[in-house]
Amino acid sequence: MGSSDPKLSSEYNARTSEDVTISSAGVIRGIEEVDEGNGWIVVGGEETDARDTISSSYSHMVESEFREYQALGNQQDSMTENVEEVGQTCASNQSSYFHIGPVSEEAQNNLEDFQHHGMDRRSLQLEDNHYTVISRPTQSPSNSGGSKSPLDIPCTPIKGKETEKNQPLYPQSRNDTVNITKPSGIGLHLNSIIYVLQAGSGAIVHTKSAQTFNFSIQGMKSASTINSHLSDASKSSAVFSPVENVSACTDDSGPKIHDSAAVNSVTSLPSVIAESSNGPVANQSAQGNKRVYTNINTNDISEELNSNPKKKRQAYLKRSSDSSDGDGCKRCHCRKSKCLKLYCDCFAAGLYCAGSCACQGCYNRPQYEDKVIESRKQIESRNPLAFAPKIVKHVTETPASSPGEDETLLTPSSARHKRGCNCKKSMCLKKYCECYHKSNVGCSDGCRCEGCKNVHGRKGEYSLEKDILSKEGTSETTDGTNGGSSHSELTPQTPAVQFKKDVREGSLRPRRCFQSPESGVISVTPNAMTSLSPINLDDNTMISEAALEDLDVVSSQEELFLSNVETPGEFSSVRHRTGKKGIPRGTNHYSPVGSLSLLRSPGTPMAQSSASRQLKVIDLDGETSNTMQDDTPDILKDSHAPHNAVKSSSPNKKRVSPPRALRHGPGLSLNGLRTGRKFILKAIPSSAGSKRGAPQ
DNA sequence: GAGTTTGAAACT
DNA sequence: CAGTTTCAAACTC
Repeated sequence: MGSSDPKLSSEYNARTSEDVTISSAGVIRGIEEVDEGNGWIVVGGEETDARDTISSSYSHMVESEFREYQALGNQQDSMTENVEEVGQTCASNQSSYFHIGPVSEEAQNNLEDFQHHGMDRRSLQLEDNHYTVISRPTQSPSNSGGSKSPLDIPCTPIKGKETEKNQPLYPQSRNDTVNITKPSGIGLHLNSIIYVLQAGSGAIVHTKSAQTFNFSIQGMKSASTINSHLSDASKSSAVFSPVENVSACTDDSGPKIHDSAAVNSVTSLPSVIAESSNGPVANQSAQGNKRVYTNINTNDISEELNSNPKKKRQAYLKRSSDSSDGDGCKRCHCRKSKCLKLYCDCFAAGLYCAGSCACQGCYNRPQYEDKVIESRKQIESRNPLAFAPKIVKHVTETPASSPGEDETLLTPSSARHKRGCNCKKSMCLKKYCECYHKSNVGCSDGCRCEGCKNVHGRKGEYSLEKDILSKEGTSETTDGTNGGSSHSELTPQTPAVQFKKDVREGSLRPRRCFQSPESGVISVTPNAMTSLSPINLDDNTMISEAALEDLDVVSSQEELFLSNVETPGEFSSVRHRTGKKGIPRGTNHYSPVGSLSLLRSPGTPMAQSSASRQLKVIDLDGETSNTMQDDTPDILKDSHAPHNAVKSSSPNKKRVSPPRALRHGPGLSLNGLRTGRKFILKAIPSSAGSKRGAPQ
């Protein structure tokens, strides 16, 4: 079974309409996992258990389940677990949570019949294998349950607004194809795909609505290259590369980049729905859409737990052994915060809560989008970087090493928590520690921990390391080419877990790599964008200035990424600033992707309180272009230097993207950056030193 | 299983 | 901005 047998994996069919939407503009929607090994694609991302239940039997089982599901009625709550899962799959969303399995012979026949009834047929190509995704117009609620198609799943639409919003973002044309590099072995989580897309092609993943994942592949001119690179580099990467229509999503009739809410909101939506659902089951029940999970969070359960401490405890114990799902998604158990505070891991990670969460009274749901936005807005008003990646990571690798790269090449010792921990009693040895266990990084000078024994690196050691790196990097910085470059990477906390997991499981390489303008391979996680800042595109000076104002110095690649991502009218790359700190105001830091906000931040309190340092903007042509103040914390500066393009293992050197290309604004091609001069922001410690202040 | 500890986040 | 409270997770018994 699975694509290990090409015959078996030759063709897949989707179980329902709207399983996967692949527009001519290269938009893929709904794919959660692609499992070459088992030969299935999970659309929308049911969790592992459901996958286990469903994936192996493919169409036959799907069909039988469907029949049974139909027989039972999709509004019943007492279905068998398998059926429930299928029901969840259906009820949760019209557009996601569908599984695609290899077509059985019987199903294939039915499929052919079904196609004669007006179904679209789309193609997903997993390299040499060909997968067929069946798609047809969105079902209406009235007919969703009565279809006679074996592939038809009774999907109850989400009510009202949600229903409307779940409509496909993109026109669905026929015969659109998308190449999906075959992942190896274990399925690839959506998050991983998202990252690849985002990093590799400037793709934006955003939530159109409650349960819709949209892959908007932009800047596709580079996508094929990226894909190729990734594919070659690692067979475990999943990269979408449209065979045709590689144009960016600029077609008026085509993809709309943003969720309207995201566009209209200062605060972005969660970037990923950890697991879609229709929200509190109480609502779903009323609609006959109740999703049943073994550990589902419901209002009912919440109330019960609230009133019954024992059950509450049991829930906790249950979660203790199940604190994250198989995909690395957080499973929160919030009781009072309604999952709208940073206490909530899901919320903090820019995720909607999942059905696997055990939260109570959860509002971190797509249908409570407004609340989510409002809450995020509020939190960001306190701390603009609240949703920024917490981990700043140095990754040592060479472009050539990419193919065989695995997680071991990551250097946790050089990754640091952006704000640091504040452990007093745990000595950074327990999971309380933000650095040690929650982020698996060492402590740094930014930490205020006491008695640090972080095995990944103790507080105080990092600065020494930086010094060493700085010296080593000095001679390397100006040549712009090197084989031993390291890359900076911003890693969001939660997604990072997933990412590592993917890597560990061979489904994804440790980072998203794509062609560097300077011939290197760069590594940028999509969430790097979170703390990346739109660059003033007007002149070099402003770029440098902007970079200096950022907590995270933007690499050229990152800027390229931004430039690819950004589309005029979507979110401005130009800030309006008020105040000395350059605090973003107005509507400039929009993001369609939750935490992937292009928010320019004035910096964390740590940054703000840090001692000023002078930076020299060094033109690699040999000139020192500018000198200015920098109040960026060392740790942040260090880790964001793109070490490949301009080899700079020195923590004090910052690459500023070639302004020439940037001057051309959004949509510039890769080529636009190739000839750009390289600028280095060289940190010159002030006489007062660079001791940071407390981040909080 | 219940209670305690911990530290981040939120609040004042 | 510092101190306090709240919160959820981690931990212990």
